[in-house]
Amino acid sequence: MNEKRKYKTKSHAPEPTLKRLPGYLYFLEQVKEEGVLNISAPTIGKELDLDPTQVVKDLAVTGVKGKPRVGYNTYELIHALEDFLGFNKVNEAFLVGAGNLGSALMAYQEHQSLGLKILAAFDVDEAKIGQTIGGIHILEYNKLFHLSGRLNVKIGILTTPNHVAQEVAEDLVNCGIKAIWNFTSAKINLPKEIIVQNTSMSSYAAVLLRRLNDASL
Amino acid sequence: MNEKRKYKTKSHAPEPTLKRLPGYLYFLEQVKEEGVLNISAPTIGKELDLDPTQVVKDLAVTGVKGKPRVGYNTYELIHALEDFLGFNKVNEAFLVGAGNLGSALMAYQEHQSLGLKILAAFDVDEAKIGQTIGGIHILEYNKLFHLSGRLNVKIGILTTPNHVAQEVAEDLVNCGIKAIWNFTSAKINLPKEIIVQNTSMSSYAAVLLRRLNDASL
DNA sequence: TTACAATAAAGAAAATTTTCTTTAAATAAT
DNA sequence: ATTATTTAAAGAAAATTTTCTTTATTGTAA
Repeated sequence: MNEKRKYKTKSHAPEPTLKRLPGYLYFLEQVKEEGVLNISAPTIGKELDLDPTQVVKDLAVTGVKGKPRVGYNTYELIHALEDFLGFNKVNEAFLVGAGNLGSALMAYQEHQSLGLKILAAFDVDEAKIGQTIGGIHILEYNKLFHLSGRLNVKIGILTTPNHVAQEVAEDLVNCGIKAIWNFTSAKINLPKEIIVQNTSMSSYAAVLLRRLNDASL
Repeated sequence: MNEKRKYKTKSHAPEPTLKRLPGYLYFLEQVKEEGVLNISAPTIGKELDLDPTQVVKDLAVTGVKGKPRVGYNTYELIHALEDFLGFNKVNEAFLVGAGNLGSALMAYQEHQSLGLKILAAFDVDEAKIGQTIGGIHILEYNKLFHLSGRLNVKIGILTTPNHVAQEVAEDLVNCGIKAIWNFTSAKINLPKEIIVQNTSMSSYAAVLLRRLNDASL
């Protein structure tokens, strides 16, 4: 593997920066459609409501160089971002828990733009097994162990009920999963080399509701 | 309005703290089930993998007081958190865009634990109008304007395609919406008094994929 | 009662992230 | 050519958040 990168990227980008990068990418894809060949950090900043220096620093992690008075090459920047984020390669994943949220993620087409490919979904519910959502088959949970032996899948999407999250997460790790995208409210404890990305709706609800409450005093 | 609060809460809690609060709440509800009447910050921190001082500072925003050598009263803390976050009252919301993600959010029962009540969903797709998902009716988009006149809904959940996000957001604001939970990738520009909570899946994917990439060097 | 240990609370320090400032490079206009 | 202006890049400062220290309080045990 060890493929050579086009640009000298930052080894460790700060998390706030990483979270902003997809926003740049989406915006840049839009302006590219409009035929914009070059774009400056101040222009991007104005559109996305970000400090121009922040934009420069954020984009610097990808290794692309901008030219004074011209800005960045739109095309180059898009590719550098996709490359840096890994959106332009196929990131295979398993999904466990085909409930409401799980089904939605399966049907959600935009995952493709993230290079995320859910190979299969697993559930223990007889009623769900055998169904296909968004072209993804729902298999019996036990098949996970068998299937993971043949496929080298690194990402597990966890959309189970909270009370089985820890157990399932451990199973996933035993199946060779290196990163878990955790949509449950449960805190899962795993060996520290396993990447756990918590994505709890309630965190967002908390910020939203609190800010709404703060505002109406 | 202006109801009296039980505890003297922090006027402005930092966002990272707000995002952690639901995690405490979920954990505390679990230990309460187990009959734990008091719990200390170090104990919570050990379970949730957080610095004990961090826990103390986070919980302090709710105004609850803990006792040395005893910790916090579980019951009191749960209620203070729910109260602070607004999870224990009914927060009415409209949802626009009953696609994959929108449907999932409608069916997603856990919103109830956040006190979030989606009164109605709106879409322009004839095929969807009239349907009911998770007990929520999908109405014709234009009905939004009519319905919002009678109901004093403050929260709008935006799950439309990206290219109509801005337009719909403006409509929502014109309908009296004060806070928008934006699940699209689009940056929406609204008057600054409107609260916009961006919740883009791709931000999380970015962090996850990048960390996975970093790890396998 | 008195000492001791655990822990919340308050404050200080450190680390991180964002914003500000300066410098240098590139283009356009004179 | 020369000058002026825009802008990326690098560095400094400010703000925010997290971690570390200290203090004071409470319960437990000698």
